[in-house]
Amino acid sequence: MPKVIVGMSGGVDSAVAALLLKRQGYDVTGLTLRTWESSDGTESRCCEIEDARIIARKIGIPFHVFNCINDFKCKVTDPFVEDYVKGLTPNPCVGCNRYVKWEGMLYNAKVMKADFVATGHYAYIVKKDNGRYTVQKAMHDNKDQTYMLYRLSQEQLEKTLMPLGDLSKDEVRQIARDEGLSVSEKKDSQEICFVTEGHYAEFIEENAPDGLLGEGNFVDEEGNILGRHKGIIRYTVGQRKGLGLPLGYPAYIKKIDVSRNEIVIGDEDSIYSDVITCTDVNFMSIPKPSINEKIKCRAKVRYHHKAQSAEAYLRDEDTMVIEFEKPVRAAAPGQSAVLYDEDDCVIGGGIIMADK
RNA sequence: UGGGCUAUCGCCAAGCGGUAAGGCACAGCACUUUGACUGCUGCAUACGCUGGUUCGAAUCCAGCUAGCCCAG
Repeated sequence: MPKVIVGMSGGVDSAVAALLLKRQGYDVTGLTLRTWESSDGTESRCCEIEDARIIARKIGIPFHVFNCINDFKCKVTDPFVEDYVKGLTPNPCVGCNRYVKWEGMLYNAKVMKADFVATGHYAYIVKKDNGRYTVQKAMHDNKDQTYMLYRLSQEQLEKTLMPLGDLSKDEVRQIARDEGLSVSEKKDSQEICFVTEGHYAEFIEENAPDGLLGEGNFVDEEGNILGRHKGIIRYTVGQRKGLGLPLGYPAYIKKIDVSRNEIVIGDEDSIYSDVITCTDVNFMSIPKPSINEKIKCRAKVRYHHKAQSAEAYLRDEDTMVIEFEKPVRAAAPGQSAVLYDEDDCVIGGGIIMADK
């Protein structure tokens, strides 16, 4: 029987993924990647090791822990801090999946001579007619996690199983309940796993090298000063709350200008853009296209975003231009833009750039 | 110093004698494997101060105080 390593976070989803694979007859081994340990000794919420261990015992599968703390720092938290300092809004989960989780899981699969790795992501792994692997939108839109997976490589996808694609969260919880898993009612994870209670700014301040920019001005599109901001790391494009600007209409962040340490404010209409540019692109369902080759698609500009009709093309080797049929709201530099085809499969994606 | 105008929640602002709209900001909750967005709820026993008229005033009257504008 095929052997599979299941990445277990300690949550319901990965627990049920392991359970289902075992029922399907796989030789299942649980693996938790230790990615983080905060100063007070608590685990990251992405890897609650003891919960995972209990689940594995309950399901009756071998369980291992693999230390990735160093990789996680190099590949996830350090870049996270650097990006914020540069005025970007990074999405750590995207890089973590490719460079930490899958790297770690596949390494262990190799060592343990397993055939596959598996996770509790809500998505389908699909092999297209052209022989390429990709991920396809989960059955239920509200839990679809393909956005977070667009950076995975062909080699990674080829060896991956995702058993939860056609389940809803309620169904997953029910399966866990029926099996008597203690985590069946555990709250969904949320917020950045290595940051507590949304205090990401403090995290950056503690970990930023030096020369972190402090306060600066909020300005309007003409450059008029509207107020003071508390440091660019505390803001993101499209943000409304926390600006403290009583302008009479809802004010949003349109742009973060690191060179001037200024934040440009505009009204709701001003934060829409019909063209965005991405760097650091990855293609999944298709090989890397040639320069200027048009790709009809629908694109998401953030995790919870309805994919919008667009046309994309490579402008040069590593920058992709995405032209939307209708302008999209608040495309934040540092976030990912992910392209989907007519079957809701991920074509590819990239990191949104600050400059056009 | 004369003349005029204005003073209502942190900001803007309705109200024009009948018992304090709304917007922004802010707070809480919900939502969420990123940052955001969004939704819901909350937010002036009180209308610059002191008196007066009235059954009843933020609304009328007087004085005071402050700010703005025009004269000097």
